[in-house]
Amino acid sequence: MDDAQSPPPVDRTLELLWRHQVGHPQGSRGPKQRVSVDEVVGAAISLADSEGLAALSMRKVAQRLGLGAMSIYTYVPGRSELVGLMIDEVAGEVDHPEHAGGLRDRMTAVARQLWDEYHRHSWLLHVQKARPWIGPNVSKRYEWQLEAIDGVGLDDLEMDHTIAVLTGFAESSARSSIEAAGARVDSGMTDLQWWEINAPVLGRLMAGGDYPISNRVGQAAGQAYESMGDSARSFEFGLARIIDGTEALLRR
Amino acid sequence: MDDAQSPPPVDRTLELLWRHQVGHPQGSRGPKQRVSVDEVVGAAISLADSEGLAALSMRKVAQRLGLGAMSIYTYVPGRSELVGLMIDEVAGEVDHPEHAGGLRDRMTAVARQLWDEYHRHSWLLHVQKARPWIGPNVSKRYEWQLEAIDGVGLDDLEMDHTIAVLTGFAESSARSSIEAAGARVDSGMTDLQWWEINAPVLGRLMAGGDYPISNRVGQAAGQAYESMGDSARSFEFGLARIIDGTEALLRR
DNA sequence: CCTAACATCGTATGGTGTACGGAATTGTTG
DNA sequence: CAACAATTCCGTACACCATACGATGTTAGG
Repeated sequence: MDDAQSPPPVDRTLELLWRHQVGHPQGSRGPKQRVSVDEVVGAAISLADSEGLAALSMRKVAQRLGLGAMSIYTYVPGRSELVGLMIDEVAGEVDHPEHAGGLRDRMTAVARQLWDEYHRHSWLLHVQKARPWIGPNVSKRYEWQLEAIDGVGLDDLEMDHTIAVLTGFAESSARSSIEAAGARVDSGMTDLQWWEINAPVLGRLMAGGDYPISNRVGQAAGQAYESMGDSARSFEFGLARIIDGTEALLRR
Repeated sequence: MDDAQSPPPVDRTLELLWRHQVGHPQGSRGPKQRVSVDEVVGAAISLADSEGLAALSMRKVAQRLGLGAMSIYTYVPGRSELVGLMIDEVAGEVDHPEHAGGLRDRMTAVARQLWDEYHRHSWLLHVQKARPWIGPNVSKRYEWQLEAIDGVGLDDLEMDHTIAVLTGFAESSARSSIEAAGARVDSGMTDLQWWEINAPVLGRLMAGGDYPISNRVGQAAGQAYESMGDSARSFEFGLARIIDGTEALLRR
C-alpha cells in the first residue's frame, strides 16, 4: 500500500508543502490546470472528515472535483503525499497566540491545541506517522510549542523530549476520548451498543476471578465514561501529572 | 476496508480470543481442519513481523499455510478479527513477574514491557485501535499493570488514568524510537538517507529565520539521535517525568 | 504556423477483502 | 451399509484500490 521507489520524488513534495512560501514553478506551456493544489487538499480533507481516512481514495477526491481519476496525479505525486499535505494544512487552521502565564498554562495550551485538532479531524489518528513530511504549518507549530517552554531552565534536548511527551500524551488521550465518544465512523456500532452486547459474554469469560483489580477499576472507569465528559477529566489528569513532573525536574 | 455488518459476529471472535480457556466447539461432522487457529495467528504474526502490517493479506497467510485463500475464513471471521487475535497473542509472549520495589520500579517495569513489545513487533504501531478486542492475555496484562500501582494511594479512576498515561507514553516513545532506528520496513530509505537528501532543501526553505528555537533544538536533537541509543534516553526522560508527576500527586 | 510542453483521462495491471456456491470429506443416523 | 447433514476447502467473482502507460487534446513560445 505504501512504498517509495528508486528515484525519490521527495523535493517535489517538499515544494508542494511549501508552495505558498516558494511558489511552485507552474510550467507555462500546456493547458491551465482546472483546479488548484489547495482545492485538491481541501476536497481530500473534507472527504476524510466526513468518511474517515480509510474511505479517502484518489478516485473519490477526483470525482468530487469533477476530474478523471488520473488527473489528480498532475497535482500530487500520490496518496501518501496527499495525506502529508492534508496534515500540514490542518496544522495551519489555528493561529499561535503569544504565550502567557506560567509553565502550567503554557503546557496546557500546547496540549489542548493538539487535543482540539484531533477532535476536529479525527482521521489524524489513523495517519501513518513514519517519517512525517515537514511543512510550514507543522514547523510553525513546533516552533510555537518550543517557545512555550523556552527559558524555563530546560536544555535543548530536554525541551525536545518534553514536547514529545506532551504531544504524545495529547494524541493518546484524544484517541481514547474519540473512541469513547462512540459513533465510530468506520464501524456500525456505538461503544455503548458494543458493551451491551458483549458485557454478559465477557462477564462469563472473566468470571474465573483472575482479574480482581481490573473488575473493580474497570467498573469505576466504565461508569465514569458512560457519564460522558470524563475523557476530558482524564485529559486533565494526565496533563497535570506531566506538568507536575516537569516542574519537579526544574526544582532539581 | 473495515466494516461490521448487521448481525455482529462478535461472540464468535470473543470465543476465538478465549479459545484456550473455553475450548471452541469444533463441530464434529465434516473433515478435520488441516491447520489450527494458532497456526493461522502464528503465520500472520511472522508475516507482519517480517513485512509489516500493510503487507499482511489473507491470501499470503493462506499461502504460507498451504491453504486456498478462502479457507482462512473457516478459522477466522475476517482480517480485522485476525489482527485482534495477533494482538492478544503477542501480549502473551512474556509473563508477568511479581512486582517488586517502589512505585518507580513498578511503573518503569510496566512501561518497559510495552516498549519492548513494540520493538519486538513494530506492526503493533500501525494497528487500528478502535474498540480493541479484549482477550485473555491483554486482560491479564491490564490486571498486572494495575497491580503495579495498587494500594499506593490512588483511587480507582486515578489508577485507570495513570495506566493510560503510562501506556500511552510507552507507545508514542516506542514509535519515535522505531522510526529513528531507520530501516523502515515499508519505505525504501533509512532515516539517515532521507535527511541527507532533504536537509539542504529544508535548510533553504526554512532559511527565512522564522524558526530560531526549532533550529537550535532540532540541531541538538538531531545530533543526539544520530549518535544512536538516544531514543532510550528519551524514553527514560519522559518516564521520569510521569513518575515524578505521579509521586507529586501522592504527596498531596 | 509549428512544435514542445502540458493537462486530462481511458485503459490496464496487479493487488486487496470477502460473498457465494460447489465439491469433497467426514461423523451420525436410519 | 446407505443416506444424510455438517463442515472444510477452494475456484470464481465482484467491487474496490493505487497507479503505470500512452493517447488525445490544449496551449504558448519560437
